[in-house]
Amino acid sequence: MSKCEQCIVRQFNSLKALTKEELMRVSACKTTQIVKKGDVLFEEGDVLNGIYCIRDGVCKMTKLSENGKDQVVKLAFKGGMVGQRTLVSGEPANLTAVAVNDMQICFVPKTEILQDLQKNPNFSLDVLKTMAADLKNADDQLVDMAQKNVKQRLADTLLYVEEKFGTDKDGFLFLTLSREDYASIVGTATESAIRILSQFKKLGLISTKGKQIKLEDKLGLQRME
Amino acid sequence: MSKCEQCIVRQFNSLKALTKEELMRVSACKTTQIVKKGDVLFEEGDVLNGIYCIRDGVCKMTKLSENGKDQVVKLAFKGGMVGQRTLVSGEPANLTAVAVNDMQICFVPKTEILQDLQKNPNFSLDVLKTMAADLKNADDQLVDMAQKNVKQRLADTLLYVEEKFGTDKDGFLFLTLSREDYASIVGTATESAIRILSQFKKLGLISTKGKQIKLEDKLGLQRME
DNA sequence: GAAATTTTATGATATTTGTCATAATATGTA
DNA sequence: TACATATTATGACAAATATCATAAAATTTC
Repeated sequence: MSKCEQCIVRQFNSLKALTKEELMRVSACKTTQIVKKGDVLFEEGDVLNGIYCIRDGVCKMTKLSENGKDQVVKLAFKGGMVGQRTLVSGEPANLTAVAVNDMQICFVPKTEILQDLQKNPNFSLDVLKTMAADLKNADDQLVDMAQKNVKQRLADTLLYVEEKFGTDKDGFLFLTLSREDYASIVGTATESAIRILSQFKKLGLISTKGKQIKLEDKLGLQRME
Repeated sequence: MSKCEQCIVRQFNSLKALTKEELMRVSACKTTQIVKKGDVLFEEGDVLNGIYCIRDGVCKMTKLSENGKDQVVKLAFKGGMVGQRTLVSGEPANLTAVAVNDMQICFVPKTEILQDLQKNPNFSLDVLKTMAADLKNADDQLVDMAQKNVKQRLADTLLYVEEKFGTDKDGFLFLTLSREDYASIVGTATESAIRILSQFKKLGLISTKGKQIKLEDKLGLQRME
């Protein structure tokens, strides 16, 4: 099994703040798993016994609303840590994590991490910073959700997906999401998301091939905002 | 000037995790100020040199959206700390803080708090917990904003205001917010907020006297959700 | 206390978005 | 390959919400 000390992924998250010894202990007790597209890492209400470090792949963090629809709150990907908030609060998970494509993740038991959190101020400060960034993000998202219309939010999402996950050789968004996923990120009905994407296509802002999407006019999309 | 060691307010926030000595140092360098209704504590983009501990009163934390409207992200009140996220991230403030009624606040310089954050793991863990709770809150809010309609969100807000701030002797909400404030919390046009409040009144869910609001049928309001 | 200003209220109308229905296309599976 | 299933697409219509206009009431200011 691969070792955390040699894993580049940790440079992108708080684990980089651990000392070599701490890291070796983490490495010794971690388990690596493969998660297939569509698989559930954990569900809202689950008690997590540790945190996940994403080595590869993408998962959506969703919450079931009272009207029965899932809302995507965040996409977590390579380098990201999932379950951090829950670990700190000690509560059951507030969100459900579902793999959007095949993933490789490492699971680190709670006890191990909590120990480091207590003993290594650099580590806890880094976690604090991550959480602060998440919080800023969530606030910004809230404002967008409240003040922008669906068209603007969808344009934002497309730009975000290209920025974060890039494109394949043909220029299509590397991360392929279903229209339903887009709707669930944007917070709208699936039909509305589909309709607006069709509109974008007619306006030459994007082109599509099946569920694949290519951004053709990023400035135009930005101007939607 | 009053002393932190004797201040009950700190029981409600992370300062409770400080040792007696730390608290005395904080107490020695803090300043207390009176902020009048409508006054601005700080604005989006300001560099904060410390954090505020609210001894009394309420402030709204808002963010200007691109369409020029303010969105209230959070209400901070007695016992709350404001500026925590910014302190940790080291960035300029992401939100504007405006007093909703007369406030009494204590300002603690950045250097002092950062020191304690480094040295006292109990304190930093407590801050971490607060931030985790804020994050959960923000996520939940996001889902509500995306999935509930304006009527439901307004009903939620009314119930929240009564729950958090209580009522006066006549049963009116103790915290008086303008219709514009309500709109800006709910994320809708002021006219829409006013219209729905009128509707609630006709349905006997609330009664009003000027800008004062009394909840008459909390179950009915909950059923909106 | 009266005038000026702000806030609340309501109507009319346009725009946005959701819902239901149905078809076309794509994708997975035996 | 062909069938079954899921996803995407689009129309028709209903509901929710925004916008603009104007009036009434409340609050502030002089």
